[in-house]
Amino acid sequence: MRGRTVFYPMGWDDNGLPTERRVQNYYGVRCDPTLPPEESFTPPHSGEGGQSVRAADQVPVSRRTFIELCERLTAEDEKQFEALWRHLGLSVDWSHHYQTIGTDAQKVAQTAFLRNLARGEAYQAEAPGLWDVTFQTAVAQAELEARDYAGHFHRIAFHPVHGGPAEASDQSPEADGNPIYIETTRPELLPACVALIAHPDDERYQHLFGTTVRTPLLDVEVPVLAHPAAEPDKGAGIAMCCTFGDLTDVQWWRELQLPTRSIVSRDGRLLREVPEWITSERGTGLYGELAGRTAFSARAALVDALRASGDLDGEPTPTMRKTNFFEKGDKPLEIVTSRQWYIRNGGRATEGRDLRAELLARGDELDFHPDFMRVRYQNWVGGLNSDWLISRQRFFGVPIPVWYAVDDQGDPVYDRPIVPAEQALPVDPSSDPAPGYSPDQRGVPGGFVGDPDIMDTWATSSLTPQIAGGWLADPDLFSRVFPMDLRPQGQDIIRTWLFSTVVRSHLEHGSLPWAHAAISGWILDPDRKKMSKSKGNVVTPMGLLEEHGSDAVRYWAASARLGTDAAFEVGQMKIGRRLAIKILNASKFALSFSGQQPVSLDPAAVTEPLDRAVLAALADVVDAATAAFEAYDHTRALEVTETFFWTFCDDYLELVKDRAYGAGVDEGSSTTTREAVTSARTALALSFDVFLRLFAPVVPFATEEVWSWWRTGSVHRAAWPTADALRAAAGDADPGLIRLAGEALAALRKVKSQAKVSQRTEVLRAELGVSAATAGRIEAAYADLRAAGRVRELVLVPDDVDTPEVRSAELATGA
RNA sequence: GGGCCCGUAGCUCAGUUGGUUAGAGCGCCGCGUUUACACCGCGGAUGCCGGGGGUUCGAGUCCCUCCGGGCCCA
Repeated sequence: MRGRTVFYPMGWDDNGLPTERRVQNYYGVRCDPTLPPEESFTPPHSGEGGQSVRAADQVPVSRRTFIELCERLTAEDEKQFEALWRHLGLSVDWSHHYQTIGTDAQKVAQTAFLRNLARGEAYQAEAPGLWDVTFQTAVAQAELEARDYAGHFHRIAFHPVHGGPAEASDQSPEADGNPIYIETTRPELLPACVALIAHPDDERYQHLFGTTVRTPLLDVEVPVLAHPAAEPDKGAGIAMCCTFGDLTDVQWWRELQLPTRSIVSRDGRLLREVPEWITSERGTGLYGELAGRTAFSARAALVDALRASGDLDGEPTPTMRKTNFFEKGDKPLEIVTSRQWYIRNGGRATEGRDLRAELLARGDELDFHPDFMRVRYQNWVGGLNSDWLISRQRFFGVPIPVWYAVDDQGDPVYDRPIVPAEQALPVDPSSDPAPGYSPDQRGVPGGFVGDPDIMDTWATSSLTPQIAGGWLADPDLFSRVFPMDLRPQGQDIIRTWLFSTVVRSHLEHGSLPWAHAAISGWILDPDRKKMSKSKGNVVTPMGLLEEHGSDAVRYWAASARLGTDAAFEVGQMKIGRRLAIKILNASKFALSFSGQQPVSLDPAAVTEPLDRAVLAALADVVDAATAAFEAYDHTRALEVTETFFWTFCDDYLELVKDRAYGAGVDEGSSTTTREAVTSARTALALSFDVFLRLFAPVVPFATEEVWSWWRTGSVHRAAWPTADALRAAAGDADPGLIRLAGEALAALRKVKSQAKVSQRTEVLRAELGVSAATAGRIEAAYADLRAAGRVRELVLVPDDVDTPEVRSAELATGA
């Protein structure tokens, strides 16, 4: 409507864990990548009722079959989504739609990754990282969610070591002197303890720094160390550092160069073999009882043992603490050491480059709407403490496009990955052989193995401007659409989608991916709670669209300003529906006077003061609505248009109704001329020509319907109205006359309303008190006022009033 | 503990750079079947602008503080 062609693609972020989980439930299967591909496979289950299929009852299928089922279901789901968005009337260009699992997206994601790798921006590292034991995959910092989690503080005794290690194992703990007590919520990690740590300024522990203590029951000697991250007022003020209980443990481990003594395996159970660092007889015996148990069950067993040995001081006391969860998971995250792929994002220092500062500068460069959302970006980038972990030990996603040579001992050589040529992309290292190798060399000494991991879905969706804009496939298109103008998205994914897209664009193109970011809030349920499947308060859109109509649902949605949450409100939808119907009815009236003749839009035909005044007032509305849209304030744009539209219908339309009908013209009335009739009809048509365009973005269906009655083409491709044309037609008209005349009409209505008679009742004579300043102006609408009020004799009396008031009125009686 | 947003009529929210008696819609009360519209119209009532303090001739608006709610990060 502003004379530009908009590039508006739609994409489905179909790859990733949510799809996998949905496929597991929908078909009752789970992926077991060790299985060979099935010849043919019929899922045991098909349909939404799959929630009842317990994880243990899901049928294991091969990776290939599992991915095929994912593709089948996403294709189905995406048909539904497209139908929904079309029903809603989104002006998406469907010829540009894409999927993050699609071939083009895979090619883009793998190409961008390999270029990151070549520039040293992608790397792999064996490091402790967040691990979800349910999904058995690594997760990134951005996917963390801190939740309240109930636990118990256990007060546990550690024993000073006075002599050498040889002496220790012979001596009973009680003989060691005063024990040191720590408090922990995770006693089962005791076998992974590598140190006790207190704050360097903590007076209570000064004498212990540099000494050695022995873990109870397990008899492992660990140092007592000082570190500022220890919190003196938390628990006993001295903590046991385990590898790894939480992210502070990782920090201590790294900064104090502590040994790695991991005991939690990837399935969340304690290692099945006794760790080498546990050597005492009772230590190995106790660990044997814990081996293979879940963290939960190991905790109970260990606490029993501590209680029995007297190393548990008092009973565990309940506590509520924040624990890190995977946002899609329901068990606390463990920290597991594994080999993973990372992309630099400023979270860790980089030699010779301050990437964090560069990305903060990009945040300053980006126009956020509303502006305060920029703070979320700044806080997130400033608080990053690791690079971006992109590898996932899952199945439905873009494969990491590398292979590893296998040495003579049969071990993969990880530090020199084999990469494909860009022209060969996309590749699947799990089925494609490495370049220069034959398929039968897979997994054998002297051969190769494919990297089994896939990329996290954000590693692909962070490239949506490149995918949609034809980065690799259509350089001409890409040069015209990139960097893009606008990213519309929700406030909850600033740290993921927005930030990661900025990272990729900055690394690959040295620019922002877009100039503006429009950040929306959430739809909340009627009680202003976040909708979630587990709470069962989710409202899906299609039913709403069918019940209330798309225009009505859009009207409600448009009432939410950027950056603010909106409660789900059926009432607002009903008002939207009423507005759409009002537009239809009022248009029908305004456009009904020309018979078979084309509706006149000749501005010169608007001659009556009231008609010119309505165009002048409408010009102000156009200015206000345009300015609001330009400031990303669609709600205000709608509000100013809607408010004036109701005034227009209730007052102006009623005032000119008789004149537009041509009442009195045929009888040769002295007050109603043919020119005056044409003036009203033309002003009505000109007004609706503008109203329809102003409402088109929010109420697309009703406006398009009316447009089809008297115009060609689509209102959505019509030019946005300008105030200039209206002002030219209005001339020197008084835009305030609409309000004044409306107030005078209201005064006449009030008399009838208070007399409890019909508004059609004729008034034989009325005296209307008006302020001296406005008397002359109201005079300009005198005839219309008389007609609309059904007043036979109307006398304007100068009076000391703000708004017109009826001084006396004589109502006709009877009919 | 740090940061951000919010607290205005019964409900949902507007209130522009501080400036006359604080607004809208819904709901509520009363009324009217009127030929664009009963999926309608007309009229009416409704507020310690979260509390307290300060700046100012003047504060819903600026500053401080407290209380309450939400989100993000520790």
